[in-house]
Amino acid sequence: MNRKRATLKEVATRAGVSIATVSNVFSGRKPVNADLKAKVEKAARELSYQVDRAASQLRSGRAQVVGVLVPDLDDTFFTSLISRLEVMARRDGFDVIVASSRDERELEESRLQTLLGWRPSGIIAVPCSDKVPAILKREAGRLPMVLVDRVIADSPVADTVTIDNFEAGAIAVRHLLDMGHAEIALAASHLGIAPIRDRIRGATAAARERGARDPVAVEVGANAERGGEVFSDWLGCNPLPSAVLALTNVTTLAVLAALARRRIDVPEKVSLIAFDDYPWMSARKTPLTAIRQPVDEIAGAAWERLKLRMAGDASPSHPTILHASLQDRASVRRAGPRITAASSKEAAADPALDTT
Amino acid sequence: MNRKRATLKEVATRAGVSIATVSNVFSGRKPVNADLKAKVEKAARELSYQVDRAASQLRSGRAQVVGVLVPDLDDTFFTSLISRLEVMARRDGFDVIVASSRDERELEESRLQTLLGWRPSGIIAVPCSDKVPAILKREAGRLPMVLVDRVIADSPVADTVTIDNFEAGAIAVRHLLDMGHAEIALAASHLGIAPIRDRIRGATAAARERGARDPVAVEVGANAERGGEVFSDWLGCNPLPSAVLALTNVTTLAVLAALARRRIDVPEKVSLIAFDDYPWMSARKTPLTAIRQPVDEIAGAAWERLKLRMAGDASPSHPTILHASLQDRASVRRAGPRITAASSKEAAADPALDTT
DNA sequence: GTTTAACTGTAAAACGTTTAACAGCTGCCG
DNA sequence: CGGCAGCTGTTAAACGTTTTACAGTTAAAC
Repeated sequence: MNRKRATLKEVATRAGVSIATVSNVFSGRKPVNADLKAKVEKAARELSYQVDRAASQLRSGRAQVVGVLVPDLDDTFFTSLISRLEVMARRDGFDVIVASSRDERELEESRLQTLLGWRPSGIIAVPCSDKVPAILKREAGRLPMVLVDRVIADSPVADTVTIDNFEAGAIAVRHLLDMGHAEIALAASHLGIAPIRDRIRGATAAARERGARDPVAVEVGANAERGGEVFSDWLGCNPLPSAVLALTNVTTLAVLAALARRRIDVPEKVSLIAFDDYPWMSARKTPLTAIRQPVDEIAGAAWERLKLRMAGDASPSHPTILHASLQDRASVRRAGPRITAASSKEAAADPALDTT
Repeated sequence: MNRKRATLKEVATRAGVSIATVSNVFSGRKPVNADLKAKVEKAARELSYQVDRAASQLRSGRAQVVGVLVPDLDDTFFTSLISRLEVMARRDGFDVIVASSRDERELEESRLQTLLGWRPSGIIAVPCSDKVPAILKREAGRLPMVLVDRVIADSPVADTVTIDNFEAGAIAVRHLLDMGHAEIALAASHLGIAPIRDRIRGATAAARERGARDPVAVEVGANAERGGEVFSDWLGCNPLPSAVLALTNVTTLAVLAALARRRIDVPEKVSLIAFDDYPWMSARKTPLTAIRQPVDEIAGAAWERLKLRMAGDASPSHPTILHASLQDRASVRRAGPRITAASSKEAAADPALDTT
């Protein structure tokens, strides 16, 4: 067995043709006679030849790689994104290089920098803050890129794919209000992150719209375990809200952990709306009512956008905004009359008159 | 802003040196005078130069990439593996190309094939069955590779990193027996997968060792949702076991879903041991007792092995076997007297005499 | 029967690096 | 003061592809 790897040249001599012909057989750029083609393929098989992507890329300038940068490879939301992107990229002949910024801006820059060394055809990035990384700003316009999730939707530098986070927060709070919950706590990861802020704004707006008290946001961080402690501490120092809305899947975990530790039952003592929708949320005695982000659609939209750009589309940058939806399950209990603007103003109006 | 990317040559002319010098500044292969170096670095910065990995790799033959192949990017076990590998690879200057075989042997071969096109420095693979993929067999010896998890530990073709799955199954069942559970069901994903078979063998052996009935294995597949239905159906046709041992994190989900649907309480009606250990398993009113795989160690061992091989180590292939451990929490209830060989034989011997 | 066009195949020049070989310059030893 | 070693920098030749320009062959068109 050969130590070294077969090259075009070796295949060519073995098949008795020029290297250009072999190249044509593999790239399909020019047609080649059927039996020559057969001979080449046979030779290639015998040598178990595989085209060298580095050489190919160097010469052609085309890369067939996309870089995918996410803040955290332990967060299911991001890995499910990657999972779907990998399938689509693969389908279209691209390989995926993953990089994690681990939520550090510095690491993010450095990972992006090395990603660029690949001269990738495109980049899909979930920035770790809502500031677009400097490197991407610099590359905007010459490198196809799509920004996902942690981003202001009308960022002028690149295409974006996000959900309507304001609406997501509002939907959740309206549901809680409908079920009669007036004291709402929000479990946020970090207030510095745009989608989180938007979800909070949406939640707050929905509450005000009905004249309910502003929800109170608790910042618990992006780690489930530590977040659990933080939220548990918060529960210790504050009156128990009637409902909690978790703003990410990790904060959902944090809330659940804190509630379990303090033996506060869901939904008997407190109602809960989870964020994102993963199997573990339904596989419980009390399946969690959740705000589902359409991960498939997000990934799909990001990939389609990137493909367009990679195909040369140079139109102005385009924001895609998708919609989260409420999965109504069992973790929100009916706590009293529906809270409507009327009922909260007039205190005892019949809430049944107001339909959604 | 320049359309094209800066090259070594441009940096060289701008800094007034030869391209070789610039190369030396970046690779550090040969020392270069301090102020020249400064000039080069300045020029590079101004052009925002970044070395082209394709060119570099083509010329040097060194790749600085490792391929990572897993069966499923939606399975937390694999993504947490990837997460850790990415950190270590990055630390050592390697980039990671991920590929998912989606549990299909054909896709696996094709993904590996394209991975090879990168001429990677090494490959870490979790095969989708316990048969080593043909391509890897062919490459064994010339391409550094480490096989993880789904693999027979003494596979002679490559280094392996696994846990002692037999032991893992045994530990779990012994715990169940200690707690007085005699009818044990095993929720397996696929019987065709080596680690699963080993876990079952271990579980069975532990039961026999104490003269208890053989656990019965239920094959529920690798998808949580469908698995839940399968297991629920099984529950419908069979007497309720006293305890269930799930053999993967996904089957844990399946079991939980089925139990929830049938309103069977854990641990009141049935005890449960989960496999793997993820935040959602503890964030419940009844935190799950679990068999924890040491993911950090697995990833660490795989990477260290690969580094060794990439550094040229050509010693015979080496199996690393790590150990799972029982995380005792609340999902296993005491069901009766401890089941020991004596008690099961003599039916009424005092189990309290037998200590662990 | 010559000209054109269409088709297939080939030779050779890139692509942006790394690196072996070499050249110039010090300073030091004999 | 010649020669030699030790630095530091440069020249130029790879690396394995893709691709342009061109050559040869055959078929169609006039």
